[in-house]
Amino acid sequence: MSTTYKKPGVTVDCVVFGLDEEDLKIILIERGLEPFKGRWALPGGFVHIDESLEAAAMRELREETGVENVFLEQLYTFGDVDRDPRERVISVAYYALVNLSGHKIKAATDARSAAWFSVDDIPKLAFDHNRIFDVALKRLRGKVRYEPIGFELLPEKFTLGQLQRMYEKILEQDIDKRNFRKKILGMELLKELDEVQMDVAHRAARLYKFDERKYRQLKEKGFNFEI
Amino acid sequence: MSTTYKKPGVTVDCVVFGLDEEDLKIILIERGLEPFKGRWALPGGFVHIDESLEAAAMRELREETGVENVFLEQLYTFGDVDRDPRERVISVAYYALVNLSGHKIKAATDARSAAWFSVDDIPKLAFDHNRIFDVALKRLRGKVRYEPIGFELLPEKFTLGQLQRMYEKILEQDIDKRNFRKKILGMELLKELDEVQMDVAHRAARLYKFDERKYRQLKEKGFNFEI
DNA sequence: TCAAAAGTGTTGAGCGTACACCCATGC
DNA sequence: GCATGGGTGTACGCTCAACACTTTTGA
Repeated sequence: MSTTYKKPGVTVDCVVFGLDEEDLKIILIERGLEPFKGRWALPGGFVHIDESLEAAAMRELREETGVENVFLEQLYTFGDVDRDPRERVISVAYYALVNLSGHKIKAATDARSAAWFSVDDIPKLAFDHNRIFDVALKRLRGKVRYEPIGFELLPEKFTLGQLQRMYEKILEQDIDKRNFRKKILGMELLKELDEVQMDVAHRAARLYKFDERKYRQLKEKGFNFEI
Repeated sequence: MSTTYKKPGVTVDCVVFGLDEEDLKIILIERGLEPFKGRWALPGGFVHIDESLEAAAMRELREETGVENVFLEQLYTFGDVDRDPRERVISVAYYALVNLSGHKIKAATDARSAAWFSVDDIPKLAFDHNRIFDVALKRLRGKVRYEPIGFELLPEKFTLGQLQRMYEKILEQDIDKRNFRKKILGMELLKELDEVQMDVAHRAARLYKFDERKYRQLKEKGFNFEI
């Protein structure tokens, strides 16, 4: 049955988002081979016959960027007939959220170079990767409002100021400080720590942790996170 | 490069939702071949080498159920290594919304039989199709709240009562009639027609149409649909 | 002492929610 | 005339949005 059909190739591609003090960024890889040799591209590659799609995405991420143990979620599957000039290739795209201060710009393990690019300044990419990136950014902007995934972009311990700036950068809008703090603290999803920031040239802010366990409890009871 | 890897098979599977006076339903197909011969399954099949994923989903829908020209959206891609007992197969799942009164229960064009099943009464399906169905139902329940996709389940001209019952069936909760009407009419997305229901054993209700054009205009201005 | 960010409450407006009765039609 | 769904308004509580000054710390 299936052997009577020519099979398409299957790849995974990853849009890895990171946040620093300036910008929301993604990781790009410089291609060392044709097609699109020298062009920037999303990290990714072919799915092995004995690994799941998510395992393939994690493997490519580790091999090409050194990124490991991060939030990873399937984005969309791109299957236009001519998206790869060589042959028919279907790409299952994933997006990842990493804490950029924890994952400093790492070189790829092979010869290709990896770098962080601001989402406002993405060059022309290989294949249909610009489109994949657009879908990923749109998904992040939509999802960050009603699921507490934004915490994945911050260090484990963070200040309310960092949290607010994270939302301001992703959503590209200013947020009122007092209203934001009232709302986020009112959800009771943050554990207030007995620690404050160190080495800052102004009043040190209190540190908080996201309470994953409590979120799951509330969610089961019908609570909906919303910014 | 890619030729050094064994390729997985790629299929599409479709969860086709329809609504009638009783229930939210999906179409299932009785399998005529091994594996899972005689078991019910989602309509679907292998993606041809020269057709896009969406085209494959539309073709399978037409061939197996006679359904055409309906709302169709990609759901998720299922790629566990052992989801097909024969060989490695990756399935790109889609979900469709059809107006059940317009698409009466059609037999499949080939020997296999197709039938509507209430979502509350889905049998044990072939492959991982129960899981695909679960994801589809969850997606529909989530998405119907903040995108006006529910109209796809109704005839072009519908009453406010039909619209409300559609939401009540999908969301499995009662809605206050006066508040619902106030809210939905307040959005100004419905065109009130100069027509009323025919042949009903009670006061005939006014008919409305969803104003697709107006929705797109409002959406561009930042309007968010929400039930 | 200056710069830079942290921290903190109140008010008004708009929105969501709860709630009960009369109307029109076919049988 | 009865059964069935269609159609309608108000009042209350809560949430959201707007808004400015004092505190702490390091340089």
